Amino acid sequence: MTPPLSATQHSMLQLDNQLCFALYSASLAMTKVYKPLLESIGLTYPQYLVMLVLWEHDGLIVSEIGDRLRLDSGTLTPLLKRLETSGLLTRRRATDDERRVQVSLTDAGRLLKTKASPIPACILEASQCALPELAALTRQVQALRDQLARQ
Amino acid sequence: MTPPLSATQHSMLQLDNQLCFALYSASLAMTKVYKPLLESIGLTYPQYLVMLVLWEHDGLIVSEIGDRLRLDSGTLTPLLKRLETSGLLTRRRATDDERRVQVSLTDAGRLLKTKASPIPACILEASQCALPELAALTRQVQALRDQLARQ
DNA sequence: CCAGCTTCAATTGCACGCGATTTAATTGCG
DNA sequence: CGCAATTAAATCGCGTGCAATTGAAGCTGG
Repeated sequence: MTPPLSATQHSMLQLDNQLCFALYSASLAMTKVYKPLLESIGLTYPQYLVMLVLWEHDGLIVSEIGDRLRLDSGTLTPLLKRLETSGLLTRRRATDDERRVQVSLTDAGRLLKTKASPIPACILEASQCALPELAALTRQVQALRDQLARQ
Repeated sequence: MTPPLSATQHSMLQLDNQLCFALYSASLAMTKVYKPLLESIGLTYPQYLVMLVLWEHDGLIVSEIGDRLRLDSGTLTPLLKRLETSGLLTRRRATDDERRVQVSLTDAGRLLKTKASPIPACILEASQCALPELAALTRQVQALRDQLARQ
């Protein structure tokens, strides 16, 4: 026999009540919308995130990219190697501190920014949502994420 | 040289403005908060989602679980096999239609619901957020997800 | 100056997600 | 009835995420 749960516990176990699942499934749904757009420029979504970081600030070291994206070297190292193989960036040990690996865009990597520029508008269109609404939602989700990361 | 982008395009490419990244990173942050809680009952987060579905409705077939979680058989089949190996459920071809595989909880699987019952409250605590606020945010994220899934 | 601590990236192993294909079972249409 | 189309799950390959470990490099206190 299953021991009884309180009504509150039961309701909290309901899938639909769970923000967690909403975030999880929304994130996957978002990736699926990005997929065809990113395929046309030869990137995956996490690779696109790395390129966004580098387009804003070229020459970061691996851990700085990781700080911004909240990813570690176990994820980033193979991903960056694939982007290097694609010819979008180079990885070079820093001369002053050989533990660090500096990641720099190639010309092809910089040029890709132009090809990627229509993507955000496509996503906006797909969301069928007004910009101020999306901005407000973004801030709420960021606040939640930062609170969770504090645990 | 990088061709110039409009101010709007540039701002849309800014990482921080992107709801997409907020969802992506919030979902990963959520998983990290769940991890230690779920490790204590021997589940991963996607496995926990499957158990939530089965605790609400035992005996579903694989594709029905997939509909609820928006996951396909390529993800679910190996995941369900691992849960079967853990002794939490059984997988059996339906007798009336042998293409279908019915997933049923074992006693151990049903019992796990009790062990899992404190988890939602822990997550609520970690979010440091009032319930009505979370409920509102959940609805917004669900609405966005459903709109994106319509693409 | 050097032994131990810390930092950084790389590596390893495991569990997803998912597109694409395969295999098996059922359905539907002529 | 017979066979093509459809459906369901499994399989395969690839790219994440991440914990844990390794190894190299830099730092630091005695």
